[in-house]
Amino acid sequence: MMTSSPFPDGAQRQAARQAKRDAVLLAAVRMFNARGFHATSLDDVAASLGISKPTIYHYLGTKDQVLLECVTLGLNQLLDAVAEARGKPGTGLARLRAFLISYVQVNMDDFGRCVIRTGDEMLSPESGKRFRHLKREIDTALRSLIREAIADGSMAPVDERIAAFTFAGALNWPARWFDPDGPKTAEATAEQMVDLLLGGCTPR
Amino acid sequence: MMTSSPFPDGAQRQAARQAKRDAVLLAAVRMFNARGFHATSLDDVAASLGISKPTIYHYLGTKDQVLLECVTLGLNQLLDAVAEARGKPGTGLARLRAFLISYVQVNMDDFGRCVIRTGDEMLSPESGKRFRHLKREIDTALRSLIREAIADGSMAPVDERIAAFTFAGALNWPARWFDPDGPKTAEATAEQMVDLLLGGCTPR
DNA sequence: GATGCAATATACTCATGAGTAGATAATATC
DNA sequence: GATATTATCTACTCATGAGTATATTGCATC
Repeated sequence: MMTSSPFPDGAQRQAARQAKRDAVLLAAVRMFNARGFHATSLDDVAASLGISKPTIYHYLGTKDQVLLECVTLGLNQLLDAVAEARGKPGTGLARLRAFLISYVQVNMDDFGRCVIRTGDEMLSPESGKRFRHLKREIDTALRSLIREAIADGSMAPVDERIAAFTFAGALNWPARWFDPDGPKTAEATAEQMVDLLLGGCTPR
Repeated sequence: MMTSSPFPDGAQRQAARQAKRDAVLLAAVRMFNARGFHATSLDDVAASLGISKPTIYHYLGTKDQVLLECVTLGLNQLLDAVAEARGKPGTGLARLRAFLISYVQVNMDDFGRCVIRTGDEMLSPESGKRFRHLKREIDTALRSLIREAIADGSMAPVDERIAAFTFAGALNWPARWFDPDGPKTAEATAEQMVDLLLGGCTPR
């Protein structure tokens, strides 16, 4: 690591700015998740960082923009998970399984949690539109992974729409109950849930 | 049906009062579900019924009490479903299946939807406590139904906690997406979801 | 060393919406 | 018929919290 001079150059200043922006965003999303969006004021967020409200406006803009940024980050993590699963070898079911496992894990994390806990009515009409659009992308990707698994015979021919909603619902829920400080790791929990979901529970 | 006299007796007045109370509650829960609790003012609810805000206070009390009443109704429907499933004959799995099917259907309806869409942070501390208590009862019942199904061998020996969360999550989600005016009935959708959940989707 | 932009603060404005006070009418009870 | 109770309204109060106007400091560039 380079010792940074007390006279930062452009790139360093840029990076510092970005770091501050990120810190504000993280503080905000954590508070939104802990107390709920409406029960969190920007003054609270600012206070938790020892700064003032206008500073948040300086880095991120209105409360609506802050929330949109949070959910966008979460949804981008999901999009990345789609791409990664798509790149994997193996049957359609194996790829679906890989995606679902990443999906739960994102939902257990700060920004993914926020995606689940945010209803579109909390955002302004325009941001809500953007939010719904991104969510639709994920849903479409999930459905096509299901379709492909059925097509190559690695998955039983179930109703694609119902399966997508059922899987998504089950795997969204940890956003509400999973405790990162609990005994089981996120990964182990994720795998157990996905295997139950795909395998069912009728005795063999 | 008896023709009601223009001079109602005590019982009739009591019934009329109850009917008004119910109407207010229904209007409120529908609006909460459509726009979100925070985006709904009691003035809006009152206006939708052609009455004024103090009338709502007369029948139901504060906004917090209105919401608590809504979720309590929803949770009581779930408690009824538990009792009904418990009374059924058949294997543990059959009883579990019966409960899960009722469970989804409640979640597709006005008050059940509200239970799902309400986070405990939306209620006052005391009401939140009551809310969590009732939810815990349902969770406990679900877990014991699972435990019993495993005990009598009709269900594979899965982790009870994980299964409860997975099932509940999957079956809570319709509160967000199910459209009662859509093509498929609530009952058919419910059965499809539950069968997928219990049976899994690996090819046979 | 003047001028401008970046970062931050203090101290406002202003809308919203929960909850209440108090009036009024109608109905019930004595 | 006098008096209490129920149902309802209009018209407030008051707290909260989003968003802004404006001041200050400091670095950056010319």
